[in-house]
Amino acid sequence: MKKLQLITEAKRTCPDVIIVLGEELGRFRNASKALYNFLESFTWSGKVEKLGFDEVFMDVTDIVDFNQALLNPNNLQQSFFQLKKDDMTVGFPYDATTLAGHVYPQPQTKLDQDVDQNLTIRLILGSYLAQYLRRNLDQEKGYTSTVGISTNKLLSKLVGNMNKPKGQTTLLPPYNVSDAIGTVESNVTTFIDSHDIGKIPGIGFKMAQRIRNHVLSRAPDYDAGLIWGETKESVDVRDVRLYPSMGPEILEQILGGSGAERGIGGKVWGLINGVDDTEVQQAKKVPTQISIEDSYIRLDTIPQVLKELRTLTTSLVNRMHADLLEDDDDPDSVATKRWVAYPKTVRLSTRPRPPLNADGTRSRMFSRISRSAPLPGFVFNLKVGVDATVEKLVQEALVPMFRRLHTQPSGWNLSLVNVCVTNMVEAASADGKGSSGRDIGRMFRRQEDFLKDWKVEDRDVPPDLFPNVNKGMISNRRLNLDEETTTYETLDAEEISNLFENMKNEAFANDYNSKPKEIIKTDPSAGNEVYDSLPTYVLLSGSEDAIPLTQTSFDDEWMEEDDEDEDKETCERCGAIMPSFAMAAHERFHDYNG
DNA sequence: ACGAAATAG
DNA sequence: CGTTCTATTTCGT
Repeated sequence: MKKLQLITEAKRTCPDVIIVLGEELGRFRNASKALYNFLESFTWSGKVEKLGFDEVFMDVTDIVDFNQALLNPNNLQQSFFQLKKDDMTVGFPYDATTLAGHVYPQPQTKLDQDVDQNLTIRLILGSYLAQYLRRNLDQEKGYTSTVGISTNKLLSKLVGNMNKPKGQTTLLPPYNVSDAIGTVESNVTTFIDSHDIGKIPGIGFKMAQRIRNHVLSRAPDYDAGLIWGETKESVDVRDVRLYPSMGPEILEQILGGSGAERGIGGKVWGLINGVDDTEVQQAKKVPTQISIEDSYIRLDTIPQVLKELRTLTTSLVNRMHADLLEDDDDPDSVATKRWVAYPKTVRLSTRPRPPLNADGTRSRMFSRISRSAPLPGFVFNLKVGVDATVEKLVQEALVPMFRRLHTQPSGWNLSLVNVCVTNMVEAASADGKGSSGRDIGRMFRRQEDFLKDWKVEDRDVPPDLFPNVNKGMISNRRLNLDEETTTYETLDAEEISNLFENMKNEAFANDYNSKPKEIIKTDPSAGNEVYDSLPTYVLLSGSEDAIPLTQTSFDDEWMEEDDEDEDKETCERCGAIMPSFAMAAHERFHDYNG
């Protein structure tokens, strides 16, 4: 039985198979996260990149560096692998003269060409670390695993395929022909040459076809003389690499053009030579998007679409709760949740079924079409139920987007619908790793506090104040909001930057229709805005940074308009005083936050 | 910012 | 349901 096999076909090959419709991916996600966190805990750099649910790249360069320096050349057999830089007791003993697990190529090849001893010992260290992690994973979590050990993501992934399902493989030197003496060939070349061109990570279906066409469908003499393989369709990396005048330029011709990645020729030439400079990405706290989709045999009426939109959106909101909501660590409050990140955009995609051709066939068209819009802030309000939130989201955001996608009331038939939230803005850092994030984050977490001390107003910000603002003027000050009296503390540039980021994120979360924004410290007892003791931060939607205004900037003429005390209104719900034009936004704020 | 395409598991 | 559902990256406008 195969992946994505038709059910009818599966039942034919395996009549007793029990098919369970639907899926429950939540437990897989949890297991995936646990695996990821487990491996991350061993890294020093945090460079752990997830690829799907069950694959991970780890960059252990720093750990290998450290342990290589630790080696005693006179007693390599009794080495100790140190897992923590600052604790020499944590680790395991190993024999640094041998390598753990499988190797490529097989040991019949003579290894004793004195090639690149440095790389050899580093790969040995990597192989023992891999072995340790795999055993640990098996013991602690009961997962068996397969690992590839090499010097970049491309090679380690490919060499990891060699001893499935529970073996590890190290790609041995020499890696560069120039490193070898005499006629020794690079193991990288030998290894990668044998792969089908479409099996190389980064070369997908489209590029593989283009390359195959180029290599196969040349002049007849090449076509006839297919010296390489049994089948004419099979093109491996060697065929491509050795094709006459093949190089980055030719590949650029074949693969380049509109829409293609910049420098794709050079990149692919690198790949087929085993070169991959891409970094292992750092661990990410939150996903960059969350989406739910379903495919349909027939979906061609508005009521059906509405029903499906509700179903998909319900799943999506539940996923947002599962993946973006975290237990509040505030000891004062009980069992509250807080958002770790706020998506700012919602996107609706459909895949219309292409119309039938004249001959009755249907052209293969997988292309999706999509529309996106700002995600309304009410989805973050946890006081109303999921159903109400879903209905509001469907009516106010998704239906309008659907109308933009499909302007005709009928005549379409959708084979797929996808609802996605994206454009994540991370909230204030959860636990106090930094000093600044904690205080500010805690303060903002309480809405009462927010309402009491701050308000966010729509207000036109004169453009001539943006240039020449000197961040440094306030960069050594911070509001200490936990104190009875306002104090200042010394802050470095990074802390100030974090402070702005946190404030900006929270402001956006509380009022999504934010354009230019001001956060103003107020004196609740007096009901007046207090301008003389605190700096003011102008938050500019869409700009990179919050721009702090200095006190001196504040005294400029544009603020004085406010002091002219024209039409001011008092909010009936909280008593805040503000200009009339700001009341609409303020009421939205209450609507969203209660 | 928005929308499409390619890639991968 | 002419492979499903999900996620990331890159490009053009």
